[in-house]
Amino acid sequence: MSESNPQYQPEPAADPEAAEGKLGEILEQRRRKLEQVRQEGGDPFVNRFPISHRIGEIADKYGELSDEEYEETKAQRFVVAGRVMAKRLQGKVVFMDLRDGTGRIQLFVRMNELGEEAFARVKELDIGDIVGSAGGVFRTRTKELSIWVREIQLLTKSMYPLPEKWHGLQDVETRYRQRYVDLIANPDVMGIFHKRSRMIQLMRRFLDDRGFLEVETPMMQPIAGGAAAKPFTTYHNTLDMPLYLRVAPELYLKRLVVGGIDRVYEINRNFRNEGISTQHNPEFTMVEFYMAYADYNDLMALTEEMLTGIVEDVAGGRTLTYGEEELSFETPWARFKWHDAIVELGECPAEVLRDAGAAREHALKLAARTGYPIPADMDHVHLLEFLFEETVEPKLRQPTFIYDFPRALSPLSKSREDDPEIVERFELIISGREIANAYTELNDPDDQRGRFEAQAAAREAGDEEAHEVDWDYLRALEYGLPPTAGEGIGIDRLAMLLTDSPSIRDVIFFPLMRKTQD
RNA sequence: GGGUCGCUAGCUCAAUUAGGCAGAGCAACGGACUCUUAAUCCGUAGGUUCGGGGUUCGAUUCCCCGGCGGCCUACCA
Repeated sequence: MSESNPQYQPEPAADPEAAEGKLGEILEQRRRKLEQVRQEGGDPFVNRFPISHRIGEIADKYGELSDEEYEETKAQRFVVAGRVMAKRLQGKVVFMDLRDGTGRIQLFVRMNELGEEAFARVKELDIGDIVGSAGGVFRTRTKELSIWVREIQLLTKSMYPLPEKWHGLQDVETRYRQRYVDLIANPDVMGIFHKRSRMIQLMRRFLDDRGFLEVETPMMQPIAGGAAAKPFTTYHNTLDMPLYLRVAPELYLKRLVVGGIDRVYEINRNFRNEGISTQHNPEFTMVEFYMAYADYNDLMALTEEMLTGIVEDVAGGRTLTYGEEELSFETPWARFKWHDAIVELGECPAEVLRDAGAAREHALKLAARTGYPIPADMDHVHLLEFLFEETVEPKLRQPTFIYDFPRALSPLSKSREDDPEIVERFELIISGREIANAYTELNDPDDQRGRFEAQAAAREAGDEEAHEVDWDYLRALEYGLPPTAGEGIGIDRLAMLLTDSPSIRDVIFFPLMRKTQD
């Protein structure tokens, strides 16, 4: 543990001296039991306990047997281990619920089976203790699948009381700060993270099956490129060099495409030094993939295929319930050109597209309602962007592709062949949120240099989120980036939709929290 | 960052309307019980009411300052 921050004093672990009242009393009792185990020659923290089955396996393989078959399995030896979640004392019989990472099973412990001494030790076990047990598989009179316990042993003494069994752990702060308790006490939380892992597994499989190579690129970068965002800064002492935590892996992945890895992807964290909300965590997970000889139309089709597959697998159909909404992933998804959407969906007057003055007038009218300040020097494109975000985005509930963006909003995207002011880019919006962003990659080094220079000028003018010029990336483009399309999908936000979670913090094990001061 | 709401036993929640001895369930502890499953029954114990200050005879309750958190909002994905 670091001693560098005297203000930060984590609570001492299970120290009965430090805790008062009921908690201190419970901690003392647990300490006493631990000492008693040692005095009887036992080990309250054993090193190894070889199991024969995980608990879920027993339910799968032996859950549906006939009475005759249970006569056999009751005589056999199954060895399981897990955490005691409930204890029901019944005189000379004890029932306990044992849970491991795969499921829950009941232990049926009889004094006649174990003898008085061993049975007394079982009664001393606490809810929360990790135990190992051997015995037969059978069903009780009430037909509960159970282990007929012939041997039972404490493996790890739990020193802290668990939350209440029926309501679980409700306090959101404790749930985020002590996720391990949340996972023990709230089975639904376990389910959310299983779904998240499943979703990522399916993405990997989808991309692997299509010949994409999974890679890892730098998280610490001398230039933070690939997205418009404020980076975290850090420093390398030996090289005497400032570094940025990456805001996106984009420029490195495209360098790999130049190098010949013409289908490539990375699933990993990005870091953006911005606000925290139900939609934003400072570190978040993206899958970013690049496919040479494809354009943004190909990626729209690919995205539909990948996400419907995931939704079908994880949700069991093409429909998701998210809060009050029913989201249908039935293909094809709605598609609107960015400019058209402002008029057709946003119900802005058509002249805002052609006339900056009209756009300003309409933007000011909307801004008056929301109190958003429209700077006097805001140009036409950014006025339209404001109108889009204000009038269109909130209306897009069902999966929708918005495509053909203005070039000025897309410094790394390629222009359409028939219109240099429009780039081949799309965003996937679901439930009013941007889930994916993709484009045909700008591979003309001269064009890219021009865009970088425009960004550099914006940076000079004070835009902290504008790109720095990445000269090596320009050189890579000069070697030749084949025609390529690339896409990034926000994993956390997708996980929110798939698990019906209202906050991004519900799908991230350890969301960033302010440190506590005692 | 701004606004707003919240913080009571290890956990889940009462009591705050209008200031008057802070309660219950689970968990814990002692006892009964050889098929229970939110086991049941009898009994015991457990509180810096987030911290500090103020008003008051008296503050969990009212006021101020601070801490942490939720939600809304802003920057963004």
